Amino acid sequence: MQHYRLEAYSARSSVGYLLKRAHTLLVDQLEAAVAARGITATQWVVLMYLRDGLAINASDLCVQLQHDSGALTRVIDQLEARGLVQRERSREDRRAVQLRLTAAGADTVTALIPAVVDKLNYALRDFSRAEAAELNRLLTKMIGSLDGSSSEPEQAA
Amino acid sequence: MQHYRLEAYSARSSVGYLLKRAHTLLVDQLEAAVAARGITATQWVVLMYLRDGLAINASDLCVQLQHDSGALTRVIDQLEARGLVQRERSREDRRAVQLRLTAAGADTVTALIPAVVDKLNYALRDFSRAEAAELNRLLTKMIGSLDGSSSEPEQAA
DNA sequence: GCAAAATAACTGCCTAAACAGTAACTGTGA
DNA sequence: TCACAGTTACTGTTTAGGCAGTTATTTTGC
Repeated sequence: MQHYRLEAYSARSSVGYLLKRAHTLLVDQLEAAVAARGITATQWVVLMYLRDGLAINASDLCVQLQHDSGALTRVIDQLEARGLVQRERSREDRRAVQLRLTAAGADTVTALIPAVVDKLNYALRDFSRAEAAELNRLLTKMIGSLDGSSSEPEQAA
Repeated sequence: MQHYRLEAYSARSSVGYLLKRAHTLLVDQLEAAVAARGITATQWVVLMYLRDGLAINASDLCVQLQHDSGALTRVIDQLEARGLVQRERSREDRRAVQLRLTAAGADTVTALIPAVVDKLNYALRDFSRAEAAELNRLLTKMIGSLDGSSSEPEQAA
């Protein structure tokens, strides 16, 4: 299905711009919510993943958040320096470093969740349940089309 | 309408992550398309806006692309250095600098459009016309909810 | 008509992510 | 068993955007 045409193509209101704008506005909301405890949106996401057991390693976080490994090391450095996260060398695999929330880290997450949930709901306040679900579905679909696409569009017919 | 709940909130598959992922994957596609002429995705967008007359100034571009003014100056520096764009002080308003595509700039745009259109269509290849329109609508709606929202959710009830 | 505010473009600085390595350790195949 | 590829975490460097401040010019208000 051809959505864009050669002759009519214009940069105006491309889906790329919309994605960027929506993302930055949403991140701004998140930043505002977590600024109360002096942490950033990136740090927040890492704390949440650790709290929910979605990741226990830096490499877990890299894969799941699609975040640069080097950058992540420094995010964890900051969280450790602030006493929110603890590093411990793994016994089974001595390359790996296990990450755990400290009591202060868990406390920070608990304290901030209401504000975060508030902001997220605010962003979607005019969305019906169906619309929110549809947005999720369409974004997921697009990601699926592009992610690790083994069949790169060498000549996307 | 409450989409996220306090008790059930988890970082997993939040709309924020989906937006980020979709955006970066799409930008990667665009980068791949324009790399043939050695330009970046950001430079491409600027060239397109100039070609289509959507902007004639740096300040136009700032507003429309929501891009930092300082960063934009440097993007234009690069394009000028490569002979793709020309700067000329405006006569009516001597603060402003008019931007114009050079012949080489117009040529570059023309040469790259097929590849760009190809990649965009590739990203949406599994989308029906209705789905693509709906994605646009929902993103626009969300942006509208957050953009310059005078009524910041101090206490987003 | 003139001081003050606003605007356009730019510069320098800071931060954070991407990128390109490196060192330590583990798994694998001959 | 032992070279070698792969993995984990990390460091140094580059890059690009965000922010603050500057200069030149225009607009506004009294």
